[in-house]
Amino acid sequence: MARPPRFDTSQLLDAAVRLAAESGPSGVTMSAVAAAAGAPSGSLYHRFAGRSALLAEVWLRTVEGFQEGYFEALESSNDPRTGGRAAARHIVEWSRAHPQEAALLLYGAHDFGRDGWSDEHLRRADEGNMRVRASVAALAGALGVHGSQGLERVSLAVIDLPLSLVRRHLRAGSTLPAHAEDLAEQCTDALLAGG
Amino acid sequence: MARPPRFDTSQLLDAAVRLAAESGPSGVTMSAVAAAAGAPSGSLYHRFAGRSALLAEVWLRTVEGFQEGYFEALESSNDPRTGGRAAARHIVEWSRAHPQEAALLLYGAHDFGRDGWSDEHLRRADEGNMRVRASVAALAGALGVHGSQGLERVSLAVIDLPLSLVRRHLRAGSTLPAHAEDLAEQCTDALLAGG
DNA sequence: AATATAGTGGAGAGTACCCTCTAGAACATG
DNA sequence: CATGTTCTAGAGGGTACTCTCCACTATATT
Repeated sequence: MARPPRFDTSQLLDAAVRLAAESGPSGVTMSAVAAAAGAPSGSLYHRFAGRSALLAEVWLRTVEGFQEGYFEALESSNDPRTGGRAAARHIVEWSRAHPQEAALLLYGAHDFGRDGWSDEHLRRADEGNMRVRASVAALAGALGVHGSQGLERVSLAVIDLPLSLVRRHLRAGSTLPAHAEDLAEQCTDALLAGG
Repeated sequence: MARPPRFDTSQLLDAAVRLAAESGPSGVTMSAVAAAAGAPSGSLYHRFAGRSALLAEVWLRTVEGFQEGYFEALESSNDPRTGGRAAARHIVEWSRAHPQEAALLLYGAHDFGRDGWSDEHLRRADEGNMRVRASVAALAGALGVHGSQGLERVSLAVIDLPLSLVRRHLRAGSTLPAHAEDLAEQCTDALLAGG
């Protein structure tokens, strides 16, 4: 009952990811995305309410795509130390497999215009954040770590530290070295050990 | 022999820092800086060759201001472990004292338009980077750590990990908790220990 | 006082971008 | 084939920003 789309949503978001990885969120302009996808601007506005909506979708699709495997890794084992190591490894492996989307992940929701997002987009973002917090808190509990300082240390170990490793290389413009997964795992383990 | 300036360079850069901390590098427009400083746009272009030059100066002044005390901390002791801990602590202390400039530091030179910088600005950036690399390499040597993986682990310990701790809080919009310095020091030490 | 110098103040051209709007194309269904 | 629906296609208005340019101002030196 309708004309088939020539440019579907994911195709346009792919173009946006490429631009964001190259020039940051500010490089994701409506005209740049349209040009990169070979689509007219009208088609863009047919899919997305506006630039804020496009930025929100790019960000959320990327974050949710990352989190999918991340939770699995984090909860893959009964031993919390093993789960933590797997989570660290997953961050590096995922970044290696998706370098452009990893470049996005190094920014924050704020850089993708979070202040102008719709309620629905904000809800999706919150949902992911809550799930991360809950998952990390469970890990901390299993490790016997308590208090806000302990929780923070676990967060650093299984989230921020591996991300820093990725950031270090992506910022330098180079690809991740072969030993990156091992290094991330070791460093995370060192932080989880001396709780 | 000349009219005294009403708006000097550092005053304009201060305004730029405020804007960058609030809205990221893209918020640092010439008109926004002019408005924030209460200056006409002509005065801005009298000091800076253009927007790229302004962004470069903001970035470099901030990074150089941070590095000043950082090297001192890193090389403050003959014991490398102690020096590493002092460096971690310095990152957190400096960020607490200069939250807006710390927010800048969480971006990269690329986000401040590095691709369009003048040769002189690029040279200044390189000089800082080289000095950091040399200083961290010296620390790694004193620790008896060798190889690129070892060097990377030390870099993570004394640079990226403390910065991640700061990022975690600034991204959330909150200020650094009281125990942040201690936590950074402990985490850095844990990483330096199991070399 | 005269002059040179460094700076202010702001108008305005040029450009890039966001978004709207209309015309029509492609397809499914009756 | 006729009709309804989704989508393409792109022109164009409005806006924000960068940068240029020139008249004017305040000070130091002679």
